[in-house]
Amino acid sequence: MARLSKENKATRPTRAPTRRVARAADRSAPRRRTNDTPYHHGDLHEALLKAAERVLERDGLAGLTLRAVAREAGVSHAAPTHHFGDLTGLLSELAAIGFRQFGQAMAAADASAATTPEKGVASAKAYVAYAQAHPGMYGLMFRSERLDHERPSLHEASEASFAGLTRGVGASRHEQISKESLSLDQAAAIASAWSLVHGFTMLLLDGRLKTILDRSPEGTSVEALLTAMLRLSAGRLARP
Amino acid sequence: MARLSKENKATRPTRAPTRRVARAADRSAPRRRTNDTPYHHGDLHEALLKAAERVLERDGLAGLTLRAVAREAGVSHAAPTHHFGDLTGLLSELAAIGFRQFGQAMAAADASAATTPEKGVASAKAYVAYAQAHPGMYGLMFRSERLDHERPSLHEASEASFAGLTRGVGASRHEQISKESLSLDQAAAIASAWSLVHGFTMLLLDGRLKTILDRSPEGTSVEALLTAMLRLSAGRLARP
DNA sequence: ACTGATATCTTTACGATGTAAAGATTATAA
DNA sequence: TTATAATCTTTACATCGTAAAGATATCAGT
Repeated sequence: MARLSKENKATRPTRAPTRRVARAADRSAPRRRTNDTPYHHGDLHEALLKAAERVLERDGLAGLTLRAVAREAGVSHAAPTHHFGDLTGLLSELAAIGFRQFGQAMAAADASAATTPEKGVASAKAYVAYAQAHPGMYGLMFRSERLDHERPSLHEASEASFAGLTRGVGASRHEQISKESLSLDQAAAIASAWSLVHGFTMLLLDGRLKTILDRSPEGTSVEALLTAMLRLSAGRLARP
Repeated sequence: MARLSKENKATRPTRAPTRRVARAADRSAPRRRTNDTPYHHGDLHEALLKAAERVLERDGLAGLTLRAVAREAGVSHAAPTHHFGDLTGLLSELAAIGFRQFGQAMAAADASAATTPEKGVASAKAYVAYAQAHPGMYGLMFRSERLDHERPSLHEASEASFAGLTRGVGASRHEQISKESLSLDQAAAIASAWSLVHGFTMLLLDGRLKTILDRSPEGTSVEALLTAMLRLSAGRLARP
């Protein structure tokens, strides 16, 4: 296992000015710059986001640190700062990407279903499926405390996926839902659909549904439980 | 035991001096031990948990660190280790306390309601109200990634609050729900109730319901939205 | 083409955190 | 009374986020 180079902890007393030269060993593992690794990366912004996604799905939210991402991308630990400002910046941009993927997955499910009620079920299943396929990303999007939802890219992406949800609920109710104002009934239908599927997903990712699945009939899968749940609440979205 | 070879860094043999200058480590709380602050605390275990709850509700999940809790309790930063092993230990014990408070709040609401359908609504409102009153605690219980759910105290407390939920759903369906096995319908009803109220709570605490509330009729409160939602799903828990 | 400005990336530094280990002090039991 | 265990403090260190200064490449204006 590659030893991660310990990161220099010099003592405070007045150090000799500059003259750094060679420094004896200087055996630091992390990316010694050579001629084939240019000083300027080219598109580090993009590379860092890709690296971050790899780290996230490999090591989870807890492993997603600025320094780990820099290591994964093969640059110095401070390089990300220049592109994202701080950790919140990087996480927010990555979450925005997640929301876009997420919104596309839901839209695709909606498009592939034939009838209106089927669209709702398909979207809900796509919602849960995305979270199961990208648990790290979903956790980042909905669990992380270090996101800046005011950031334009993130705000826009999450608003877009929310708009998709709103449209879906509107279709289920056979009515046009305005972007500006909602009736209490409409608001409740939207909140209900979102809460149900988001709550289910969070409980699932946290392993808390195991308690229920273990007591369910032999061989009941997550999908089966979700399907049964959606059937139970089938009438919930339809207009009275 | 003499202090022979106190630090044996097998990792980097070349580094000679190490220069220890006292470094004024952790002087943020210069708490000097005097005669009125005895070496042994008395019941530090309890005091640390109380301190932790204060820190949590004051500074949020991010501020809830081992060292912050030690500072709040007026002991050295390493004192908690002896009582809880590590951060996960402390957080898990605190979360267990939260689950007990939570379960009691729900039980009280259930008891104070007259009719069966009212009990369900009252419990759901108590659920959300607890989270609103103790957002830090709810976040710790359901959002923290550093809990050990296998810990007996936490496992027991969270199972107990889950059992309360199961009982409530059973009452709504006018049937006895076994601890051992559930029908698919029962499982779906439980998962549905929990998902709905948990999802609503998470979205609320994350500020994501604002988007909906802002578009709702003038003056729609969180409570009103929740009530409308519960009304919408009123038939969901009742047996077909 | 040259040159200064600017953007990009690296080094160095520092305070904060979790945790391990060893020392200090008090309680407890034999 | 004394040995042992329990409790708490000190010291040490790797890791993290972030700031600041240095190094290097790109670019605009002349």
